[in-house]
Amino acid sequence: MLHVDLDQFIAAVEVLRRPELRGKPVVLGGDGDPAKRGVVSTASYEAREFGVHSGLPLRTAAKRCPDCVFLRVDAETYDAHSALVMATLRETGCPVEVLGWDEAFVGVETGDPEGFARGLAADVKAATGLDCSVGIGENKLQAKIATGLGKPAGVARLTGATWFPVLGGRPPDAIWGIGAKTTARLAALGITTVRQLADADPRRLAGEFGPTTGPWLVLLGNGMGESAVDPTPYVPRSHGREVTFQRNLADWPEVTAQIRRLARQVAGEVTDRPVARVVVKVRFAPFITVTHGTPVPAAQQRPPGAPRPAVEPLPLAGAAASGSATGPAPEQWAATIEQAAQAALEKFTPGRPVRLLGVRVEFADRPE
DNA sequence: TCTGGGGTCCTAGGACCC
DNA sequence: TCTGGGGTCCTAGGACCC
Repeated sequence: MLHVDLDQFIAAVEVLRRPELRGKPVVLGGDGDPAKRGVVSTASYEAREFGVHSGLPLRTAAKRCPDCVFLRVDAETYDAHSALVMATLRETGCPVEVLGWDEAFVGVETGDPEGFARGLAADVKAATGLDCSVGIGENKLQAKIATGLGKPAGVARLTGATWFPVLGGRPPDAIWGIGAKTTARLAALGITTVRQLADADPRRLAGEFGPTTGPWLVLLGNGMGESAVDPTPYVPRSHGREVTFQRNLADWPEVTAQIRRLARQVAGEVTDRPVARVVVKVRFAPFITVTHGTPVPAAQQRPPGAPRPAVEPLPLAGAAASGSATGPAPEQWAATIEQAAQAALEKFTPGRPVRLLGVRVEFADRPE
């Protein structure tokens, strides 16, 4: 199993199209204005020298590094570069499983995985000008963690034999899938290292974390994990939009208007898949997040561009025959999503100022 | 110096049914 | 007048990742 991860991906793409940025501290995040609410998406290695890293508030980044170049995140450009990287990986003929803009698993049978990995990195560099690191493992977990050991622009390998020598003494959050919260809960049980997690009793952790998650954590501690690459195209389960306001919204009519706007935006972006549910997210000041959802009635689930079903649903009694082969008109579809969002919004208790609003649709045709 | 925006998956608890 | 046990489905929230 190989894991390919582009180095400082979106900062590297910006340097490609603006070569004068090479060698400078570059910070990507928000709309590029470090005085606004927002966090760092990616910092170049030069910017990291100043203590700027992903997730840091932009205002803090500007204080730590006043001379950093701040740029807005330009998703369309990164989409295009990402597609070129993934196409390059697929040219090997190996199965490729895309994880995001800048990561993929590649499955390969070879007697020389390091050599193959170096070749892969060279191919990506030649095709795109971008550096990547490659991790090698017996499964996805080992490969993913190995990549971090090889950065930047290197190749590293983890195996069942090297897992504990390398990771045994590290805290559990060194493992992909274990974060700060789980690490804190494990510490409360006296488990503070990967080695201790591996040696823990799965039944004890089942009591603490649930029958599935508990034993799964022990497997992770032992470096075990999925080893099949899924090359099938990614099919989204949901799609949404959210905004954090520069100043909190104090009055509810403004909240209602913003939810209507977001719902219409999402409806316009979802043109060919049925929607089962619309979920509204409200983040109240200071940082309290609440979500509520409403189902979209079956009779209204077909968006304007959706293919005509093999068997037409029975028309409602008294409803005028629409004669449409492709579902309701865009305006009618937008109204459907907007009304569902408004219904979800009515489940909230207005009161505190609102910091963030979001609208998300969950698709009715989710696989499995 | 308050803490983005895009997602996925799992769990707990309530509703409901037999 | 009080109250079982199993099962499923839906919803909200938590945790995590890039």
